[in-house]
Amino acid sequence: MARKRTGLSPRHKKILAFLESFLSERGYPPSIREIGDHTQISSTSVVNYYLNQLEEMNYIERESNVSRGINLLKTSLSNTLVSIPLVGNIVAGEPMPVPASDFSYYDPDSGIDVARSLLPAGDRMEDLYALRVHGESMIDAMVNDGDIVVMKKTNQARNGEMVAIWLNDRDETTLKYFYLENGHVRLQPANPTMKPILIDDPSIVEIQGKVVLVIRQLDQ
Amino acid sequence: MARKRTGLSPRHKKILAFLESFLSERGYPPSIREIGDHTQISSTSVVNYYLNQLEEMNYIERESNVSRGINLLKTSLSNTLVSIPLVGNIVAGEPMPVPASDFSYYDPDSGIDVARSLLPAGDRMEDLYALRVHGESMIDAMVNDGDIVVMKKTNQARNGEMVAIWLNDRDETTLKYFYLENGHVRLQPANPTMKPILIDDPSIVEIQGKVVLVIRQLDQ
DNA sequence: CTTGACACTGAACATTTGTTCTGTTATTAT
DNA sequence: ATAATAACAGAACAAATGTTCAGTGTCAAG
Repeated sequence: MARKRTGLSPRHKKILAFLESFLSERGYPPSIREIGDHTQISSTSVVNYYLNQLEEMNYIERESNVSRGINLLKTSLSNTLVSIPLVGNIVAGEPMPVPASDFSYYDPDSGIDVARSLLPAGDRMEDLYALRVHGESMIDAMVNDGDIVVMKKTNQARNGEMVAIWLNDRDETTLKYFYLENGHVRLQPANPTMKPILIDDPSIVEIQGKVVLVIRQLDQ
Repeated sequence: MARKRTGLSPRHKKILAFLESFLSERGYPPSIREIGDHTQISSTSVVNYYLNQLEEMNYIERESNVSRGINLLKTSLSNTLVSIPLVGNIVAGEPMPVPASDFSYYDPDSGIDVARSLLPAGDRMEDLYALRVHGESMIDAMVNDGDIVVMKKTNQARNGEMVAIWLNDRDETTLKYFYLENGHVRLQPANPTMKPILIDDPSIVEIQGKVVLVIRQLDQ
């Protein structure tokens, strides 16, 4: 046996390196012949041979009968950025903005870029939006003026999730950990030194969304 | 003239949206016929017609006579991702770890990915490292258990910057806003309801680094 | 030595795919 | 209304490209 069981042969590495550089430069994958030209492999069938091995080893995915149908897995999956629309401010004294179900596709003038690895896996990105915290009224949620909260659109929450809530009786938006306990709602501040809010009637809490990520930039 | 000078027509947007989703799902660009199928354009020449316009408007680049030779430009700009080494925990009761000056390569698995747009512009990425906050002793800095703080390596601070400090007399690491005022150091908690620490002798504060970013992931 | 796996060659072939061309329909300006 | 330009249809064509296959060479194990 000439092929090592452990790791990649020099040709495998050369092909992967070329795939990555070509892709980042041109934005589309190379053809089999282009791969061969740049890795000193003279026959298309040999390139095909190595590509099949790389697919078997899960470095790439291929679509048969599709030209340049190569999907580089290792780098492309981990290096994904998501642009989340920053749709407004969240203030204690007023209802927070929630984007419509179909917010227009191409207006990410004011979007914040977040690595997908920071977000919960398997979430639909279309349901995510970001708000900038305005004022110091959410310090009991350990959220400061200027922080950015990334929200996931939802009307219901499971116990233990941090949610944005509109409290009808106080005319107030707040960020709290949500617990529904035998008919009563307990809203727990993130700051462990502060006491929870207990609400007997669950109907006066309107869940606006679920907090997915908090980002605080210390600029200057 | 039928074509609007301002902005993109619905078909332009539809094509761009399809390009982006196809590319992120499959890892390679769609063919002209695939674009047509998914945008209700029946003729390849019409798709070609729109692609040429999008290239003229600098939304894409095309390589002639190359199948799937489309490079989506707008998204590649936001493609700057930085991996910051997560070197340990920060606990109030013990000194925090500071990576050595020499470029010791870290395990890329234990790094966190951050969009460069979230970081201060022009910073040397080599000076950045991340710590996970352990325990609830930093809630006066609005930082919670489990939060990730991205630090910049430095031994000195300017007024108003949030820094990690080792207090000799208390044997304690703390995160505070730093102010040097005529020979005295004032350490201001991020939480505006809490009082500052005043220190007459600046020599007992050891600045470990400057806080650049705080990230809180609300998993589950 | 023989065998079998792996690595590789070269070419033919079928399909995919971009390009081009002629013509038609819609929209706008004069 | 008329002309001009943009938007679209359909088909034919040529090039790019993936696939397949019959061989050749190499190397290590039996």
